[in-house]
Amino acid sequence: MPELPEVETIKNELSKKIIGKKIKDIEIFSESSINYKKDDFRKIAINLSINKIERRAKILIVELSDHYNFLIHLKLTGQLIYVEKNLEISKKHTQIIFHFSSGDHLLFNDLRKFGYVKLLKDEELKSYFINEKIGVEPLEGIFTLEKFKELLRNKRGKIKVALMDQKFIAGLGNIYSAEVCFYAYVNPNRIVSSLEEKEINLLFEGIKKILTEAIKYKGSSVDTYVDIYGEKGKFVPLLKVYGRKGKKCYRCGGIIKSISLGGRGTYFCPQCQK
DNA sequence: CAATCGTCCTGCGGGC
DNA sequence: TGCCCGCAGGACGATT
Repeated sequence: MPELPEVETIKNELSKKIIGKKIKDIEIFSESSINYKKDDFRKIAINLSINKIERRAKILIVELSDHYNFLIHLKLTGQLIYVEKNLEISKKHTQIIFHFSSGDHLLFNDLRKFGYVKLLKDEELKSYFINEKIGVEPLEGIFTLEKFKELLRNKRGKIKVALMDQKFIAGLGNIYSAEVCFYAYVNPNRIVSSLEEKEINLLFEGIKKILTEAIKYKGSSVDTYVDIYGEKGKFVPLLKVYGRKGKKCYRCGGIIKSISLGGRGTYFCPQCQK
């Protein structure tokens, strides 16, 4: 499941490959993955070219010519796969194929079909982000310790649920929010208002460090995540709690436990996360 | 008002 | 071995 580090990786790699290229044709196999009727989507997007690629939360924004944009969410099993010209296209759960004039291709694969590629005009994109009220970008300068404290003061409920809330902080999902709690020695069940100053400091530090490190390793390949070359991310071996149910805690030797929290599988060490 | 549930979808693992 | 059942999960809307 692509979270901030995975989407950031895709953004970086894709920027090197498709900026300046023109969309020559689009094949659409799943109409539920787009926000128009198949033919209308094609009619609008064909002949547009790629100007720039940005990321906001876990969303990829591909800025096109003519004041259009693709807004892409990979959700759980979405993949963007870049195929160099003259190479064979191997389709696996492929919902959309973008063919560029250069002869290269971009595949949008999605096993569970929760993801989407929406075609939005500039003003629709703008109002989309106003309406969705997406939270602060954790790796940007605006996200300071003071800002984090202020956000926490106004937040109720459990810390891990809060970290996963996209309207609170953008981009943390199930994997990294569990890792951040572990980093800070904080039990994911803890109520936000009960957190002590030093725990808040560690949570803040953990968010910055873990996300930065995960980007360096091109993300975590849990589920079906791969980068645009089909390569797996290399961060999974560096995960401290996620997916380690029943195994020994690297830090204290306790047994990692898995519980359901906010409807999500949540991993933590009951011995050192208090 | 926080917490939980249903929805979308499909592969996979457990049970028998 | 093979079939069936149910679970997982991001985000959103509805309900408790």
